Amino acid sequence: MYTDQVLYFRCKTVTGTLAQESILLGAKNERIHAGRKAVISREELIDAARSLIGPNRSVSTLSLREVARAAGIAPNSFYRHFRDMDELAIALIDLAGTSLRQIFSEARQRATAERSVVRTSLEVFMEQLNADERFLDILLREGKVGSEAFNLAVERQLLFFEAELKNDLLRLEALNGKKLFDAELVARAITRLVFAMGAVAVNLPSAEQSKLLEQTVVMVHMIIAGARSMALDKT
Amino acid sequence: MYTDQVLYFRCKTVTGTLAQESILLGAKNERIHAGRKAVISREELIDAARSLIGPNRSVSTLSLREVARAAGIAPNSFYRHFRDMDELAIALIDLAGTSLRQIFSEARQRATAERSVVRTSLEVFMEQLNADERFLDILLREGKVGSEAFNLAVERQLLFFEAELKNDLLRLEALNGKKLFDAELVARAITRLVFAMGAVAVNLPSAEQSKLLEQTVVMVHMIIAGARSMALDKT
DNA sequence: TGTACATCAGTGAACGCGCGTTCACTGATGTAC
DNA sequence: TGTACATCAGTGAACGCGCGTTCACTGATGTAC
Repeated sequence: MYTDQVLYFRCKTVTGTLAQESILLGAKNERIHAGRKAVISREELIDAARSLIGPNRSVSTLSLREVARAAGIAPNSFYRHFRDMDELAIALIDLAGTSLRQIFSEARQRATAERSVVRTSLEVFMEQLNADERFLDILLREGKVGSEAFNLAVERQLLFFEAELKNDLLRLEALNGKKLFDAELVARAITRLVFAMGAVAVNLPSAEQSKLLEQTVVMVHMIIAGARSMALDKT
Repeated sequence: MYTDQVLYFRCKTVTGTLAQESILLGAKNERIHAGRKAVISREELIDAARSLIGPNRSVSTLSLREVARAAGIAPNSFYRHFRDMDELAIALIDLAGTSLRQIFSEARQRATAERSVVRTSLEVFMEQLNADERFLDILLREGKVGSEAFNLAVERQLLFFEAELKNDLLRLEALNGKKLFDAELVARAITRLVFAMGAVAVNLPSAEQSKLLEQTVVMVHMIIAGARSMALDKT
């Protein structure tokens, strides 16, 4: 009895660990199929999971059976597409991060003056809070919960955000003929702060969200102003 | 059955030694008891829950049965003390917030110069990340998960932090003869940013934590420097 | 072209598990007299 | 003081549930010839 239990949990842990190492959507779908084609795809399962995420549901609270139910397949069919829920969750986190970065990148491309960049980006951010795609929700919610693999997946996406923001900051400051003290740190502070404020805003009514948006705009300007003045002090 | 017995006795002795003074006094214990006295207290149950929280366990992932097991009581005895796990979790969050604010308040009292206040506070913060009490872990982890009531409880504690930090900022800036643009917003930005950075640090090795500590110190100085320069611009 | 075969996505039934919750109970403690 | 009684924290057994996972299977699709 006891041994059975140990074995059971051991197996679970092993598959969990393997899931950490698995990377993305690709592998399975790129494989050549000799036999029957899938009538449901990994993407459809991911969509099913997304449809279940809501104000009080994070990816890590979803059960395999729930997702299968939402996708209209038998629970055991799930295993044809993902090793376990962790693997799906990580694929979903990566998808969310990739999609969001593209959205922000486009937003920043449209704006050129520094002030409008901050504001435009943050407006896009707040828009995404309420978007049907729920990509931002996913990143905000999974950051602190679930397996270590989840946290790593979210952290990786945030690092991408930081890197892209840093590049844009350098570009814009060069454009304005100003200097920042430490663009990397500035990008990091802004990213983390905006996500933290976003996490607060996510469940609030629209009016409160606007207030938080205004606060966040000022905060970001504070950080940039501070980095500029610290750059001057150094010179 | 045999295993259960062993677990029972082991946990009982463990919680016996773990038993410590708790700040939080539940309404239930203040009630006048006409009959038998409790042989286990709300505080012991909270302690049991705390002992279960670890790198990969947040309060909201604990089951009622787990906590009862750790406390050495039968699952149904749990109901003599709390309506459900949510009630325990919220008591725990409040306890964590209250304890932490006291710790920070003491740390800030000790320091007077502004620079050392930032550094001292953040060092205390990082210390708490690794403290056995796990108070900070609790606040960092429960912020984005679990019921709406959880989020509200954490949010309430963060608002307390902001308010106290704002007071200290005003006090210190008066001392230094400087002005901040918007002390409330500064306090908020610092609080949220520090907690966000803390959430990143919480599972990292000590060397990485030190690096994050240094980054955070600079970030906080950036915000303060920015708020000062924006105050000057306004004048 | 038709036929035999291989592939494998999806299935239904079953499993053992830990869970929250309920019930009627026990018996130690405190109280009234 | 002793005795009868009330209170109620803690209990053991039981419940129904949803869960992850397994198994042997079915049958549609694609392929070889």
